[in-house]
Amino acid sequence: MRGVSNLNMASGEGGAESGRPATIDDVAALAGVARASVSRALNDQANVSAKMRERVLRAAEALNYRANPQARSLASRASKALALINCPALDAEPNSYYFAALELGALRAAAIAGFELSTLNVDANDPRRGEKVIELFESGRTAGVILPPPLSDDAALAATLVERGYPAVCISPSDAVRALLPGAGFDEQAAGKQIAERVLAKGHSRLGYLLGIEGHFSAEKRFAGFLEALAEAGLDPDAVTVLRGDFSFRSGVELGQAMLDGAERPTALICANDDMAVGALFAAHRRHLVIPDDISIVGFDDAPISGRIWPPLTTVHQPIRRIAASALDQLVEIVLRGQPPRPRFETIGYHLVERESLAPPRD
Amino acid sequence: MRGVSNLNMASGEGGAESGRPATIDDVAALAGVARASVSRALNDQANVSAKMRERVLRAAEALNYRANPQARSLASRASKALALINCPALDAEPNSYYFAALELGALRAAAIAGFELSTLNVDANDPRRGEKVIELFESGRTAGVILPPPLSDDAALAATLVERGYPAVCISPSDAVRALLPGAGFDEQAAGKQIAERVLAKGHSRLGYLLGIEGHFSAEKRFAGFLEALAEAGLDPDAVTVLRGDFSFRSGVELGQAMLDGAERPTALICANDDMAVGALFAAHRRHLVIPDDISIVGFDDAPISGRIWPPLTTVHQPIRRIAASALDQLVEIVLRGQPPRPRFETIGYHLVERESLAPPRD
DNA sequence: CGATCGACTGGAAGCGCTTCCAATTTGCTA
DNA sequence: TAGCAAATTGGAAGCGCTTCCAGTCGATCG
Repeated sequence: MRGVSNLNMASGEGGAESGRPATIDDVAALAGVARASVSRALNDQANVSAKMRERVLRAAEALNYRANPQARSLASRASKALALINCPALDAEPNSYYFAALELGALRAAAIAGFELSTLNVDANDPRRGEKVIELFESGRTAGVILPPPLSDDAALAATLVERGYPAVCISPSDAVRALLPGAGFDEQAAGKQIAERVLAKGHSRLGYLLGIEGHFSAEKRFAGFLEALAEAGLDPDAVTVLRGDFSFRSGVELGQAMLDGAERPTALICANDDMAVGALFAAHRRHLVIPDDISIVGFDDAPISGRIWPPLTTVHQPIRRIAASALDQLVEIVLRGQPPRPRFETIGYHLVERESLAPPRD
Repeated sequence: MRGVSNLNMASGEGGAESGRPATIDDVAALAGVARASVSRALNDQANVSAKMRERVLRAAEALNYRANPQARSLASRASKALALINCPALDAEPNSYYFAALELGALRAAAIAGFELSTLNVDANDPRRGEKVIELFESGRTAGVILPPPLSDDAALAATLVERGYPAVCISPSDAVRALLPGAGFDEQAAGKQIAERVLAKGHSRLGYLLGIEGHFSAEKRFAGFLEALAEAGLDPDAVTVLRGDFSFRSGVELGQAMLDGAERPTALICANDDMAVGALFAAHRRHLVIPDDISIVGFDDAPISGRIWPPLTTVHQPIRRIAASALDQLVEIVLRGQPPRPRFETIGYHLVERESLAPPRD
C-alpha cells in the first residue's frame, strides 16, 4: 500500500524531494539565488535581470512551484477579502438566477486571483444599506466590494466610496455612478433597442412592456432603447401598455395576467427580464392562450430557463458570469495597485437569441 | 472629508486604537496574557483555566477581534484547500442547476468554515478520472475533496482514497461507497417510492419511466423505489415503458418524444430528474399535447425551473445546497481532526412537491 | 582612471497565527 | 509544611511569502 503511494510520489508529481509542495525557498535553492529575487522575478517587478528571471522561472517550472496564497497575502498585508453585495428587494425571488450567476462568476475569478470573496446580504429597502457597505471597509476586513444593482445605481454611496478611497466596482452601473466608479456590463440600451426592432420587424404594433424596478438603471436603459426603436419606426409611445414589475417571476405572472385581461390586449409583450417574461408566459398558459399565436413574448437575460420552457423565449443573452468576472478582475487590480478606482467601464458583448416566443401577429 | 472618516473610526467600529483590525497580540496585551494563551483560549483547547478563558474572551470581544484566517492556516500548516469535483458526462448540459447549487452550497459553507474551495472539472468518461482526484492530494495542495455523482458511485476510487487516508466526502454515494466514505444525501429510494405512489394513487396504470445515467446510484435507487411502489400496488413492472436518459434536458426532449410517439403512449411519465421531466414536457408541448390531460409528467429534484414552467411540475424537493453544505462541514471536520474519514452518512430531509403536472388519467 | 550612479541582488525583518517546549503555578500527598 | 506531579502559562520558533534596506557590480562621466 505504502509502496504504491511512494511510487506515485516518486513519479514526480509534486515539487521538493518530499511529497510536500515546493516553497519559494526550494525554488531559490534550485536556482541558486536569494528568496527575494525569486519573489521579484515571479511577480514580475522591476529591477530583475533577464537572466535572473529566466533562471527563476525555470526552477519554478521544474519544481512545479505554486505560490501559497495564504502566505502571500499575509506577507503583503493585503486583506485579500473582497465582498459581493447581494441587495435584493424584499419581495423578490429568494434565489434568482441573476445573483447566482453573478456569485459564481465572481467566485471563480476570485479563486483564480487568489482572493477570498464573501457575500453580504443587504436589504434593498433598508435606508442604511449604504452604511452597511461602508462598515465593511471600516471594520478593516474588506479590501473591496462589487456592487450589483440596485446598489450600482446609488450615486450617493458611490461618492462616499470614492471620497474615502474604498475600492469598489459596479455591475451595470447608472451613468451617474459610471462617472465615479469602474464597472462592467453591456450596452443595455442598444440591446433594448435591438430586441424592440426585432419585435417591430415582425409586424407588431399593439405592444405591451413590463418594466423592471423603478429607478433600476439597466431596466430604464432597456426601456429607453425600446422607446428609441419605437420613435425610429414612427410609432406612438403612448399607445404602448406599460406596467411596472420588480423583475420577479411572480410579478411577471401578476402583470402578465393584468396585461392579458386588459381591454386592448397587446400582440407582443416585451419584458425587462426573463423572469418576468417566464411569469407572463405562465399567466398566458393559465389563460389557455397559445404563444406566440395569441401573443408574442420576449425577455431579456437569456436565463437557462428561457430555452427550456414552451415556447422557448426570444431574448437577449446577457453574459452575467463574464460580467461578474470582469468586475472582480478590475477590483483585484485596483486593490493590488492600491490606486483609487478610476471610472473605467468594461463592456461585455451581448447577442440576440431568437427562439419561438416571437412571431408575427396573427391577424 | 478626512474628518468624517476619522469620526467614524473613532466611533469604535474596529479593534485596536488605529483603524486596522485587532490582532491576537492586541488581545493578548489587553488581557494581559501571552499570545499563546489567547490562541489556546480562542480555539478552546484543553488546559486553559476558566479564568484565563474568560479574560481572553472578554478582551477579544472588546476589541471585536476576528482571527485572520490566512495567518491561521499558514501557521497551522493546514493546506486548507478543499476541492469539489465536477464530473459531468461529456454530452450533458454545461451548467446544470444541480452542480451550480452544489457549488454554491459548498462554497458558502467553506467560507463560513474559513476554507478555500476550488472546483476541479473531470470528464466522466475519462478512464483516468480517478487518478486525477488522487493527483490532487499528491500534489500536496488539497486537503480534502467532495465527490458528487458519478464519482460517489466509484467504489474503486473510494477504496484508494480510504487506503491512503485522503479525506473525502460523497454526495449521494452508492451503498458500496457509503460503507467506505462519509457522505450526505437523502433517502432516494423512499422518495422514489413516494412519488410513484402518488402517481399510482391518481389512478395511472400505463406508466413510462425515464431513467438516469446507467449505474448512477441515485437514479437506480429512485427507480428501485418506483419498482417497490409498483410491486405493492400489484402492478406488472414489465408493462412499464422504460427508457434510459442521461439526466439532461436534451435527453428528456428526445426520450420524451420517443415515449409519446410509441405505440402505447403512457398516461403518466416519471422522470429520474427534473431536467429530463422538463425536456419531456417540452417534447409534449411540441406535439401539441395538453399536460396533464394527455399525459402526466413528474420529476425529481425540484429545480427552480420546475415551478415556473407550464404546467408546474410535481416533483420531489431535493435540498441540494444543504446536502452540499453538510458534506463540506463533514469534510472540514475530518480535515481539522486529521482522523481518517469514518463512513458516516448524513441524511437530509426531502419532501414531495405537488403541483399541476400530475392529474388522474383522462379516459 | 577614479568617483559616481544606477541597476541588481541578497539579507533580514516581519505579516498574524499555531505549537513546541520550558517555566511557573497549583493541588495534593506524606 | 515540604515535595512532587499535574495543570497552566509564557517564550520563542517558525508557516511561506513580501519588502525594506544595504550591499555589489559594471558602466558612465569628468
